[in-house]
Amino acid sequence: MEMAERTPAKTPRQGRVTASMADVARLAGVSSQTVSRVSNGYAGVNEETRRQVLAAMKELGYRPNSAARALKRGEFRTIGVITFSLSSTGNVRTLEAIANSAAAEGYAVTLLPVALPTQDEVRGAFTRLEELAVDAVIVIMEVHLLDAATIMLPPYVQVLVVDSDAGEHYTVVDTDQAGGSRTAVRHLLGLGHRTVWHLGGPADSFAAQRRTDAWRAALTEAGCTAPPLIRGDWSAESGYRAGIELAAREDCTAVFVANDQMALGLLRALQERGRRVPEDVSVIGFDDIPEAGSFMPPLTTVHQDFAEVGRLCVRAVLRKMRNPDDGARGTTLVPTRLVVRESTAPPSGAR
Amino acid sequence: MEMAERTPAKTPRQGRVTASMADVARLAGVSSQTVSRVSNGYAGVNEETRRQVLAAMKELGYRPNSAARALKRGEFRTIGVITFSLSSTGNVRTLEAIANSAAAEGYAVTLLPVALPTQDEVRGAFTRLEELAVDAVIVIMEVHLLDAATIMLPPYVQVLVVDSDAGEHYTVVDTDQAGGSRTAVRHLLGLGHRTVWHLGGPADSFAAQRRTDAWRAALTEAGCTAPPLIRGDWSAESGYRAGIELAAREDCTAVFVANDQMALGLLRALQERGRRVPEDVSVIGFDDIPEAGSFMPPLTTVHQDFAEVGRLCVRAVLRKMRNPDDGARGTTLVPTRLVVRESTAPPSGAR
DNA sequence: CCATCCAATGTTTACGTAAACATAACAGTC
DNA sequence: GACTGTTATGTTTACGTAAACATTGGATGG
Repeated sequence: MEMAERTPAKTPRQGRVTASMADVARLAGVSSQTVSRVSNGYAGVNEETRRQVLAAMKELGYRPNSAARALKRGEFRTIGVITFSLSSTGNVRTLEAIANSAAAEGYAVTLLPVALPTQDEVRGAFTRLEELAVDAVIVIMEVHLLDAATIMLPPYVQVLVVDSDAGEHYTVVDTDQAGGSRTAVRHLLGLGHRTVWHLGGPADSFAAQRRTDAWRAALTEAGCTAPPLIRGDWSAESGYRAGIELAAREDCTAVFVANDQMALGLLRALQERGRRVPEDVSVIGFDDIPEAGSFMPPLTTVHQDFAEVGRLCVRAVLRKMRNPDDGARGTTLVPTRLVVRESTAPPSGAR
Repeated sequence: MEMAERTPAKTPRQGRVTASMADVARLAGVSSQTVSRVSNGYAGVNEETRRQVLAAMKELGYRPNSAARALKRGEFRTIGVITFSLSSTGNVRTLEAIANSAAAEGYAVTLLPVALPTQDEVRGAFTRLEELAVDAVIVIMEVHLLDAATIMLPPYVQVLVVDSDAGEHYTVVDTDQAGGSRTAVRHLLGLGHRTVWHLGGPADSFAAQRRTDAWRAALTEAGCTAPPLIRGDWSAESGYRAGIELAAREDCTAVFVANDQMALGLLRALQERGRRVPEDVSVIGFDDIPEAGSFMPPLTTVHQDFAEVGRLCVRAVLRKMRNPDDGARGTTLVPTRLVVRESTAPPSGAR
């Protein structure tokens, strides 16, 4: 025999590690189609036959090959999630809820991390997506980073966006940023503060933008003058810097901070500089991270229901998948809830 | 098991939404094998031909079908990550690093959330895994939840565990919990404290267990008597409760807290009860979450390099995949680093 | 000028599954 | 007893890709 033993050079591939339907069928003495029926839980298989097939499966350690299954069915039962880093509480909680809801629907979630929030990076993620086995994509990201990339997407991949304002071109699910901000400002004004300062998030974030806009609008609506805007970058450190600045302003008695991390830094700065919270300055945050109740003092903040956002994402994207012609655009907003703790009080003058 | 409910009923599935290699081949006037070669970047394709194929691909919006590809190649280029909720900073950061490292190696990451840390839930996740398209699994979880479940895994799926002590049966990558704890205790003793109290994590966590053990060992080694152990559940709230308890003990001048969140709550309780930090009590945390530097006072803590843990996970699991016979067990430890901030100082008596 | 080689491309086949179609055995019905 | 339906099972085929093998048309060299 002259069959040269060919070594594949590399990729020492696995040889016959998995049992296929045919193997199970042979052992059980049935056709592979019957194995398929048992595997998929179809009715119309004799109980005795089913038992034999199941026994054979167990003996061989049969595991359906999901690649073949996906190829045959034309779907992967997988949703891709693109997100810029998992550093923000909100993204993580949303992702978690998405994964849980998806699992409940029999879908898996594949993570597509984007290292930097640049268009190049996002485009890279979508390019990787080309290779990936997903039926739909949920993007947790500012949409302006998205536009250049989505055009490369095959049309049957449904896209859904979180944390964005792209209601016209995409289906969007998000927290009601504006409503939450309005509630926060009104709460402070209701306590008797003359006006409310604002420590906003970075300029390139739409979420931050909407919170800032709503803050301004709520003040205007109440006939107050908006103090100058101060910006942070979501980090506690940037909140601290802002706090040092604000501590010097005697006229600042109430601050609406765009997230809880910055509020943490702000609290420290204020109190380091001798401004008591809430006696001298009231502070209100956004997100209601688990630690917010343990700040000093416990932080009054706007609670976001990330779990609900995730649930709605999955529901919406599955609906789109099942009804591709729907083409529904538009935004779904998830309401917020004000959690009043101890960082807000009437201004001392009002006592 | 009575299922009998046939779901399909109708499957209006997609008809020819995707262009296949054959379509591209037809348009470009070549064979589908040539398209395959271009698609996979093989050399030995005439430049002119390649251009035409690429043009045809673009025109048809061709996207390789990863199911077919996976079926042919026998691998999915996907790693599954099983984790109990994404509520802990550590898990999230590790996951993020895993996703990034995997992406760099051309692998995707599929998330398998486990709602509750019970054996049933974990077994459920592994059952779902049966359906899933993954080449390997990384488990971020206590291993005692794992044992009942892994036996169901097909042998060619490599398993790697984080946050566990299962070095004998699994490959484990983890932070050097013991080393970090020892450093923390020694730091406090070095400042002159007579002994160090400990607020530990929940009893069912091996990470917590190891931190507690190392705390006790370091005290013994230094000839100190270990005060009674206090336990929390990782949450800031539980840290607060522990803090109230400790504030009453005049003899408590130094506390090693098993994570930063609990330290946050502890700080609040101590100071609420008039115990100044660090003048009266020194506090040291574990993790070095981004906010730790903004606590009041900024928290001295043990920094964990989660990114490195993630990188090593991916590296180890890929190595196992490429060399299945290796069977390497054992633990890889990632060193920690003490970050000294302002929550630790010599005891007042030592001044 | 023919044998040889090589580069470029085409043809066949198999991966594992499941839909579609086919068959067989048997129970009612008239 | 021929006809119809039902249930349980088998056979064929196609999904899209890529490895293995086959073919073509020069160019090279003796």
